[in-house]
Amino acid sequence: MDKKTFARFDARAKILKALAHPTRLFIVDELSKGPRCVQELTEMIGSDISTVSKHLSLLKNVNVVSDEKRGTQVFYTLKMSCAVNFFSCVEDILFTNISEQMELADKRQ
Amino acid sequence: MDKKTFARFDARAKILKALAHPTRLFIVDELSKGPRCVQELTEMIGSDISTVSKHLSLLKNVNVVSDEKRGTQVFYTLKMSCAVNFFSCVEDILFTNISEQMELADKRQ
DNA sequence: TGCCTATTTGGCCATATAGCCAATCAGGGA
DNA sequence: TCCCTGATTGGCTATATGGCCAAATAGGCA
Repeated sequence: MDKKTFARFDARAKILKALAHPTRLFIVDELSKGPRCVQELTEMIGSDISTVSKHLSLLKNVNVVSDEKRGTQVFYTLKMSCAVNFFSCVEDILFTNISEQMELADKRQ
Repeated sequence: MDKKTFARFDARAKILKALAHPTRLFIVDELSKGPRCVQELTEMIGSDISTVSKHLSLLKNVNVVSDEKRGTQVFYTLKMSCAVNFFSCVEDILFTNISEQMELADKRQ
């Protein structure tokens, strides 16, 4: 794989890596309904606000979300409008995974 | 976030995590053209065959690829037929990233 | 200014990941 | 059977990541 090819796939990988975490996927899902501030998200997620803030800055670094200050609060907005199609693909795979597990379970019976 | 919700996003995250690596994205791209054996992929990638094998088993574990033995060789096939749409979404984000970098570069001049 | 709330950053630790080498396993042919 | 090639697995190290706590930063208001 030459340098240029690697760079191309590495750029893609960086975005997927940023998305590849349950909390961050939850954030993306929640932001698909509208902008949310850090505190709102923190309450929903249930971990430390510093942890949530770091997840958000990670998403921001790869342009999946943008932030906007309103007073003392920071609101995050989803910039990845294609999220829905994106995840329907992942869901397809999940569905086959689950189907196979069920087949295995059937065989064991 | 309750247990069930977490499980749902965690399942998605596992798939994205499996994809979130330049070498594995290269493999997915290559397999979208047709089945390839481990050696073929290893030559293209240029790292140790053991490394490539591990990447492949990772993809296999989340049902993105399947394997089939033909003699001494193992051929891998892409099971994720939606890959093309999937990545067009990532490409969109990449495009905005690059555009912003260019704007910044313009400002510096 | 000084305090309060919201958020980010730094530091730390536990865990996960990537990659290489060496060893093992598997199939095919002499 | 023995060797050869192809592939996987185990072991190891270096590095990256996630999470918490504590500290720093920033805006709003008395």
